Amino acid sequence: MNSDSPISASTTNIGALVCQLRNEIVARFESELSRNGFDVNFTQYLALKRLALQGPLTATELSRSLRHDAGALTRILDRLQKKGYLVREPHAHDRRALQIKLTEAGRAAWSAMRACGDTAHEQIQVGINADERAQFVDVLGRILETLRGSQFGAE
Amino acid sequence: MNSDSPISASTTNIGALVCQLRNEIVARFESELSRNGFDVNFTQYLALKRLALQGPLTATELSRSLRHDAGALTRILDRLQKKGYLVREPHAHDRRALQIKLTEAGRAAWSAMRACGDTAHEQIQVGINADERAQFVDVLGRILETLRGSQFGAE
DNA sequence: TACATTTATTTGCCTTGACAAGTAATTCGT
DNA sequence: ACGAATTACTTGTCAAGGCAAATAAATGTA
Repeated sequence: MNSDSPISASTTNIGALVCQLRNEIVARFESELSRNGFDVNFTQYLALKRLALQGPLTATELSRSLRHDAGALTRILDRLQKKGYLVREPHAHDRRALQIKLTEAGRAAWSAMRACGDTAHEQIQVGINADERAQFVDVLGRILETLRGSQFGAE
Repeated sequence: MNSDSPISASTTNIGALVCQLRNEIVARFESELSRNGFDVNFTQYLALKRLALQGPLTATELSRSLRHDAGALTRILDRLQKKGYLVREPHAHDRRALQIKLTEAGRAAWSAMRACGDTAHEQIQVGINADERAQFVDVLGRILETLRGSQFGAE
């Protein structure tokens, strides 16, 4: 059950590698954030980033954009709101929905976190050059597309 | 701090992409496994795989090999043992340690799961060719190495 | 308009993994 | 040989995400 199958899942398991890479990357971001005094995890960082870059969003828009469970997102917003980074405002045209907006404090925090994120992002790419990075991201994106049978959100 | 830096975290966040890819891959493996009647998650699948390919191991060896928390591994082994896939035997030379061995049932289950895994693994690579795959895995591995400052385990 | 269906958000429950503490056994240093 | 330090495994606790149910409001339909 082993000798003659050259390329099988047992050769190089992309799944396992990607899981490990994900853990390392998240750890790197979070250590960089915490090293700079921010008590936010990677997901919260991504949420702040989206809000900073894409302006006020509803919870559903944010949840879809991050591809993150809506229920889980509620609690993330709770945390960030308690820190004073954002507010939930009623939506102008839909009383079910919320407008989630960064506060001034949130915007200020984000611009500091952004530096952390950029640092972490650079650390990740230390060992590869620009071409490799581009190729990597390209293939990664295409695998994602394939697995979804569709595109993957902006950015 | 923005206009002329072509590569910033806001351009293409590798971290977010890798997280999403990981989620999709795990989902694909697990759906393939469950579609074939196996009630095991991706981590359990990986544990069985290691045991199948690398023979009896101690819990610590397995935990290090999978880079998975030892405490969490205990419960994974509980599950797999309850299913009858493996047994914990006392270690011949170290009374603290265990020899974790697949049972016949475990070996049989693995050989069926292996097919699921290979299917999932192929689905992942539908959109890319062999060169791209090799490059991807290579870069992925090097990023991992960099982030660890060391190598990553066998396989 | 009245009712069924969809959508937005929240909450509860469950599983998983990370981390820390606890127990038992081995190894190291003297 | 003996105590200290390390190692192997287990257990408890906690944070996080996935999923389902609940609520409220909007939309579609008769």
